[in-house]
Amino acid sequence: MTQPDDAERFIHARNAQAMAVMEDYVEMISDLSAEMGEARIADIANRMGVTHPTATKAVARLKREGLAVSRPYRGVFLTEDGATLADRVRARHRVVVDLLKAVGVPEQTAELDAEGMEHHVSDETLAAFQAFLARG
Amino acid sequence: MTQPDDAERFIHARNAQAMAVMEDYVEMISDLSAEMGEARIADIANRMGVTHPTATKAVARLKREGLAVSRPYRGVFLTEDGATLADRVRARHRVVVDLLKAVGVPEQTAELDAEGMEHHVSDETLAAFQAFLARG
DNA sequence: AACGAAATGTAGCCGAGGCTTCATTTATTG
DNA sequence: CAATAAATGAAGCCTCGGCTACATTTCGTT
Repeated sequence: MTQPDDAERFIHARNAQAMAVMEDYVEMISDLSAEMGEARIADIANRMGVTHPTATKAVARLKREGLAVSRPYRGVFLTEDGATLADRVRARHRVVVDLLKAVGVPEQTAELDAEGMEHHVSDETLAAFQAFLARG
Repeated sequence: MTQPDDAERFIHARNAQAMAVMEDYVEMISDLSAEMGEARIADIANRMGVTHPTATKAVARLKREGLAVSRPYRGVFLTEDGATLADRVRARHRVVVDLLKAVGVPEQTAELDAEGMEHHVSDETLAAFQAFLARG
């Protein structure tokens, strides 16, 4: 009844993936709030590359998960939990991009690939990346 | 009407993600074929950590995409395209794991995290990883 | 050869995350 | 201040990838 080793890896990756979209939206809301004072649905949708109903649905999920709040026809704001998550995601993103560049990936490609990769970088891997970057 | 830079990144990541599941199944079918002579639905499901109807659905999609073939109640086999994809995926997976280990990620964690990350590693990033590994 | 177990197929449910279309509210501006 | 434009909401559709439950086929064993 024990899972094969492979299965554990795949289940782990699926769990990480389940968080990915929420992480991206939370970080985007954080960015927009910093830049413009608030995050509007239209701006979120535009920057995420989706239509506005898709952004609305994503925000609804964030609200359900306690990561954001909003009132009808108004901007979206992160809760404390949401803001904490955004900070972690942003920091991880930066480390992943820096690591890619450090091993020779061109900047633009590093930005592109990091977007998908980052969600699967565990704390342990993140620590290893930071250590690698620190020791030049 | 032009996409913001952010949007391009997210769209790119979503496209990569859309391939991820198929890549994983194709590689698994290739592995099982090598180990056992054929890939059975039950074995695929077991190793992927899903129930058998989920594996059946995934195989149906692979067949639609021209990556695999099968007849009712028989094993699954890759087409030439499927086998080619499996080889590329396997090679990329190995490079990603090796790179993670090279920058100090413990082996077991490298295996875990690579599973999700690999699907977002572009050819250019892969080449950079290989160059980095080559120059020790 | 028949029976029971194991494998596979099939149907249908669910949530996530895309989309389009249309209604409604808010904001701008003449 | 009224009309129009822009933003948001709401409804409903699609695919994917999980799942359970049940039907069917294959296979191994007696």
